[in-house]
Amino acid sequence: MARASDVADRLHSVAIRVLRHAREADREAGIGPARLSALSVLVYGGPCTISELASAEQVSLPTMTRIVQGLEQFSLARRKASPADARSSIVAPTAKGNALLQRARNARLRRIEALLKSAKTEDVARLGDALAAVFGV
Amino acid sequence: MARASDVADRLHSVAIRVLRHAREADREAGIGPARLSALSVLVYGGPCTISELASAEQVSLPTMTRIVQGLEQFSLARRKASPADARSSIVAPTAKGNALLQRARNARLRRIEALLKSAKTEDVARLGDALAAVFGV
DNA sequence: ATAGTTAGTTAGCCTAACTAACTATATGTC
DNA sequence: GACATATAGTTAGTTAGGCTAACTAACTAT
Repeated sequence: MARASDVADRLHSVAIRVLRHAREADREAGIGPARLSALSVLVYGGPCTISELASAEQVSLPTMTRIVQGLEQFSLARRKASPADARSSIVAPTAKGNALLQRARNARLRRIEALLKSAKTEDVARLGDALAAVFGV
Repeated sequence: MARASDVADRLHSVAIRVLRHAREADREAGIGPARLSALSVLVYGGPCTISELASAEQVSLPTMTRIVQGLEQFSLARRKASPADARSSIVAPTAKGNALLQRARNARLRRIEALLKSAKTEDVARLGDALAAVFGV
């Protein structure tokens, strides 16, 4: 029976391998990783403030200000005034931002799927079950 | 039976979650992510040239030149002339670099282990087995 | 010898992270 | 109502880390 520390180790190297492979697909997105990741929070989590974005992405407020400015520059997100608080603004993805994110995400998933191609189907299925059991995804 | 595309999706979000959590530990390392990652190649893969490092890390040659300069600055790695090729130099970790990397790696693994704490022991074990079966780790 | 390739560096540009210091708005207390 | 304080966000400046282009030095093949 594998110890938790062994599993942590395996999970660590697999996570590195998987994301490194997936990230290769991001080059075609025409947008940097920080912007892409923030956009994904907007698309899947819905519109939110700069502060909320910053804490979701674990970066400082000024950093998120710039990331959002970058997204606005390329019309991938827009801001509107918050009805509740004049200091805040609400950031939301545009249709273009939504589309870009979907494309980027699919490209990533195709990459990861390719990594699984060489493994036995039932091992992959077991991995899926185990991930669901442990992480609830 | 889970389809490969579902498993890819789960693997994607788990990998993001795991590495985001692990990365929090890196702040205490006192060294940036690119340097830390290059150092780990040196420690686990053994001494190698700038070019080999660059291709292992999937960055350009000039980028790796700078990363190695950073490592040298903090005495985490040293270079010596290649005996075979006067154009090349061999980069190797110092004792300090080795120690720093071990500490950083252990801190990461402890973080990931903490993520597994809330899951059932047998589910974690199954995850370990599945990772081994699919990725050979 | 010389033409071409390879290893690495330098220069210059961008993104993305930080802290410190600022503005503007909210809020709580007297 | 006025003042102190907290909060949301921006601006300024630094550093790390990514790129391409252009270069030098050294190796290789003809």
